[in-house]
Amino acid sequence: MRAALGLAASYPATVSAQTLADAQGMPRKFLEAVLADLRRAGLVQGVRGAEGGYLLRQPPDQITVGSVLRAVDGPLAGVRGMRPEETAYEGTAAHLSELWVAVRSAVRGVVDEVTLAQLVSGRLPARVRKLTATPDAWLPR
Amino acid sequence: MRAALGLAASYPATVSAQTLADAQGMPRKFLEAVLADLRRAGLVQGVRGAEGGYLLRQPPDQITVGSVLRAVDGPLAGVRGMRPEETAYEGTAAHLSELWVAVRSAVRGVVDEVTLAQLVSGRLPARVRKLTATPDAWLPR
DNA sequence: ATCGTTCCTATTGAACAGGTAGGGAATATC
DNA sequence: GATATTCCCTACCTGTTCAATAGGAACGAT
Repeated sequence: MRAALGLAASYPATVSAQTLADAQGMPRKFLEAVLADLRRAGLVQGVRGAEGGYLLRQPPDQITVGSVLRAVDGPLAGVRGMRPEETAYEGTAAHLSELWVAVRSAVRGVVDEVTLAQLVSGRLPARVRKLTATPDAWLPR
Repeated sequence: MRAALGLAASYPATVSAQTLADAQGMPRKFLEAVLADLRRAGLVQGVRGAEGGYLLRQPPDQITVGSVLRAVDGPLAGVRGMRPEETAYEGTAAHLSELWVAVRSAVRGVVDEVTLAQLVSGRLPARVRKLTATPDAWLPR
């Protein structure tokens, strides 16, 4: 996410991995591995050579947080290695799949509605800001 | 979750680990490890001896899915080993913490609202059922 | 030709998930 | 009191993932 946000802030200019790494205080080589994931997912384009770097392939207001997370972490919600709708349970646990689907749906409601542009500017959608509004949301539990 | 649901369905009778394991098709020893977590969290009570077993310490309609998940998996939403509100980011990534808190809040909205009793009966709260209602919710993405 | 880049492959170390194994401690029933 | 049942404790194993490290080949602007 930090890599994607760095690129979003400079869009459409290219940014080198080194610059990005320095800005976020992380190893360049580690960042390169993440950027490779983003590139393979088609979110980012690499430009080789001096004055090269990386840039987003779409404007920051058209890339969702969800697509970034899926690019690097795979499917959002996994249950014992399976996707929620692939799970099946016996007897008293029969309705568990519905629960997992509901959880995934709730997560999607956040990450698929927030764009990189919104996150850089801090202007999150009203529905999302509502989730962070109650003081309870910031407390452990 | 399967262990908790098995106990909820038989509440307030005790159920042996072996019975529970057979019903859900999982190794008894593995199940015992899970039940130990639930016991240490105060959700479950063990009764030793012949005719012993495990039982919930509260009625199934007073135990939430969230408390079960936290008992065995620890905090619901972790970001690089930290809780969402403990994260801090530099520069363009500054607003990331709000995103993580929103995600956790969305998850809590499901797991802290659903009880074991509801899950056994399949009667999930309206707000939760709404999340599973759209056909999209059951599709990968 | 040279320098700054991306890009590829391989490796490490620590932590975790899921599962295995043996045996001690408690208790109901006979 | 013996016995069977069951919880409970400690330790171990194996594979996978996460985060990071390392070296160097391919590429492109100057």
